[in-house]
Amino acid sequence: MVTKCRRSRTSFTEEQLKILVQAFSQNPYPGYTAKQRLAVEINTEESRIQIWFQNRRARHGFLERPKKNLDHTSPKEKIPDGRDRRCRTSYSSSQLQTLKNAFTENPYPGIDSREQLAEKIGVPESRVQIWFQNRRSRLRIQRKRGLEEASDQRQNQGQDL
DNA sequence: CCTAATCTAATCACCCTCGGGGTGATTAGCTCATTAGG
Repeated sequence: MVTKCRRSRTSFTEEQLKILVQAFSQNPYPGYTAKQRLAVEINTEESRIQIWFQNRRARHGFLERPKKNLDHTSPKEKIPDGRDRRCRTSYSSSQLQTLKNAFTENPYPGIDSREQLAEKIGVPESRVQIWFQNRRSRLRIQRKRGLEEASDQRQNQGQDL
């Protein structure tokens, strides 16, 4: 078996889907505790719930208004959940070192590598995935900023002369 | 095919500590992102 790139597709049962769809119609932006509750209820991981809601919002656009025109109830019902987030993960310096080393070797680890890494540093795989996303993103920004500064310097030099 | 998984870019939230950088978490993606597995 070669190292796998993607997580294998999870297939939800009709029963699970029914519960998810129901929850989505009530609130397309569930907070962390709501997602966790759902995960327990349908016996899956919270990260799968998160992905499912992301995809559903993208596809269906949550514009399906089940209520026609008489939902002038409470204006703060559809707030995209300001407060209820997952607790920030804090990495120890040795955990960070492990992550950084892995990143240098491969900034796009597949599911197998991520899971290995996750077990090694004792953190959920989903957190490892997020860490790599953020690191890639910030490295790109950093690199772009570096280029801009270099060209700014060139421009300044030109003006000075 | 259908849709879960993945990606980038932008933004929010919180920390540390007094002004703004650092970084984990969340979101959108527009003729509604792309890729790919069952």
